[in-house]
Amino acid sequence: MKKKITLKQIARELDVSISTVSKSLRNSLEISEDTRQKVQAFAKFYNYKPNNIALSLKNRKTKTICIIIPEIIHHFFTTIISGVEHVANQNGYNVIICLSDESFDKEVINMEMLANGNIDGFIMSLSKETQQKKDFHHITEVINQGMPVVMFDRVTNDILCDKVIINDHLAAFNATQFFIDKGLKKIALITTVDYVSVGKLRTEGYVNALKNNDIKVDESLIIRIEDTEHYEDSIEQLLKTKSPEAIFAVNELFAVTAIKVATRLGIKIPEELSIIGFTDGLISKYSSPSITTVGQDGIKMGAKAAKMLIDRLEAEEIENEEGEIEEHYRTEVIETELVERESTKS
Amino acid sequence: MKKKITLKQIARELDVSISTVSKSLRNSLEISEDTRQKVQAFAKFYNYKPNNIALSLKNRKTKTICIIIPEIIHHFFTTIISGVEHVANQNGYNVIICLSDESFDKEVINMEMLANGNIDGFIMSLSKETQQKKDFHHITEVINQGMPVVMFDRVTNDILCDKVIINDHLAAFNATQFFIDKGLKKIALITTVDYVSVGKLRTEGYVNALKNNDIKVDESLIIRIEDTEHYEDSIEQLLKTKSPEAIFAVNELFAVTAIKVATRLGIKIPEELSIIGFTDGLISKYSSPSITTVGQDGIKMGAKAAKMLIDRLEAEEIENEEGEIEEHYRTEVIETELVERESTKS
DNA sequence: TAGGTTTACGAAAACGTGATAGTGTTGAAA
DNA sequence: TTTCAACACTATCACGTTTTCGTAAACCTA
Repeated sequence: MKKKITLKQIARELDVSISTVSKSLRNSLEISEDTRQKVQAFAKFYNYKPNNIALSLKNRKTKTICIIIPEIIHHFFTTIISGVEHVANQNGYNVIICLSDESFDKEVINMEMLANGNIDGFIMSLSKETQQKKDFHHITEVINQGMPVVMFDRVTNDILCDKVIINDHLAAFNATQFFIDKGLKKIALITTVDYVSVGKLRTEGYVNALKNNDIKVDESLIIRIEDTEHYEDSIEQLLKTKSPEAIFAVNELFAVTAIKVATRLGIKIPEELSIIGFTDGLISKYSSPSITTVGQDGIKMGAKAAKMLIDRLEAEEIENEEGEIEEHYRTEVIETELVERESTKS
Repeated sequence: MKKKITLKQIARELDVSISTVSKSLRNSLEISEDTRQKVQAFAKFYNYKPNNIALSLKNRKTKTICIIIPEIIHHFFTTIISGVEHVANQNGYNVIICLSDESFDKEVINMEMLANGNIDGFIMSLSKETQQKKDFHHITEVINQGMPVVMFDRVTNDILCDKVIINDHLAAFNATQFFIDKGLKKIALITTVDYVSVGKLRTEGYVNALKNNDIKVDESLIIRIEDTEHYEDSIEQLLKTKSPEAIFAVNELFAVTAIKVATRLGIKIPEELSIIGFTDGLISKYSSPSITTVGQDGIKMGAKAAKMLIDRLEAEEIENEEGEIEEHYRTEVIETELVERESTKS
């Protein structure tokens, strides 16, 4: 067991000063060729690597960013992580992952904890509870301390910062319009309760598409699902009593559950019932029939978010010297596209 | 924008020394009630929180662990993360996530990077490439530096450290036996190439179960899939030419693909063909028909791995003082269970 | 040879914290 | 009055770096 070696140890061993060692290793011209070689050889032999913590303390930056997501058992969020991680690594940053478990408290604890020096910035998607409470003090506080935050997917207008979103409204509008273009009019919606920002927006898109085509919005065709609810029954009820021609589901799970229930009831997909989901995950792809879905490119979204954060971090260094900080926040919109599969007629 | 306040700033503001501030905040008896209150009030007002980086440097530990996984778009690994994260947080540890993308180089870079002070220990599952190369020098090196490593799932005997695994051999044996008990004899296997440790073990379990029941192992019933391969055709070929009664697939994707192909060929599941997969992920659950599968509890596994790592980290503190370090490594085996669903006859 | 310039290195500060070891003042006991 | 302890606080060091500044010695120039 040989512990990591430090500058001090090298200095003592070679009987020079710490500064000399440090300078030698960074190829400073102040040091003679001779000494430099000697030090470098010694350092290499003992596999010297500078201690990152000491560097972080000195430079006041950690080259680490934190991504806070509500849940990890969710294909969309894993693709986000993948995108973030890739861009971060390319730029020499590490990624700390925090799961809020949709809990406000955990979100707060995580942020307060890490804001004390551990990281340089946050990328986050709000937990359901936070969206419900509309309490964002922990985020404002972090931003006020001068730490950049980039929000994605589940964002809020109450916070000023960089954001990466998809146009949920438009995507839902287009999906609904897709049905209408195929001559389907009795279109059901399976959505979340309204405090989930994306659910709300998608619902609005659905409603507007109908209105735009002079189709009356029938509230009995809309199911709003609370989180923990067992929703199979509600869907069964809908299919039995209303026999819709099409279903737009605001996420993958709702869509695949609709398919399961419909199959059980002997309803033929897509002949008698067309289904479109949201988020292009593994379930949509491997379900039988596979599910037509609004694809939101999580990798691209995560990559974009990471890029925005890192850009701001690197920009800060320059601006700090000028004293004036540019506070112009941007909101990037990631394109969605309808991935057509077996659950809709072609 | 108010930056974080430091001990030094508080000291200057209140016209006392840094030591006094530090001691006041930690409720030292050396400081008079009066000063203590004053300092604490001031600190609270300015929301003082100690800088974690400075603490890490001083205490030579970061309260952060790193988990290296080959891929994150994989339900099993996300459950692992979930389990690790939970236990880590409970014990006041943060989790850094690194993705090796199945690449040896990325695994090495990540480890070398973080081993320089950023973290206290590793939890990892080997990348395919590392398993193929059998080059583990980066891991040995880290361990030699005195940093604990816990391996899970994809492990190797070439490294001495704590490990958490499932009994892949037994699980595969039992799954195969399950078919045999139902009277099925023509059992196909869809597996990976042999260098993937778990694939190899699962293959052995299958083979041994057959042998144990005096069923001849028919190599033409076994498909070994290379990573990037487009394997739908191989499966179709198998189903057409061999018409097996049952298929044991060593992962979820192979299983669901088998179902897709079989359905396309008009083969009835489970009447004409039974299928068992491995890993109880979302696909198995939401596939139609849903897939009977060997459930490996990732959350439990991750939690166990985290516990082992943290135990060792906390133990080190004590042992370090005694000078003698206990090097007795353990290997924990997590139980698997067969989750019966629609793809097998009951 | 006095004066100035390189050359090659070392000392010290700083990042923020906590622990250890002082230090000066007060009050009480001898 | 001396001495010693208690009190309340301060100084300093260490963690591992980098960087700024300082400074001897060697060399060069007039």
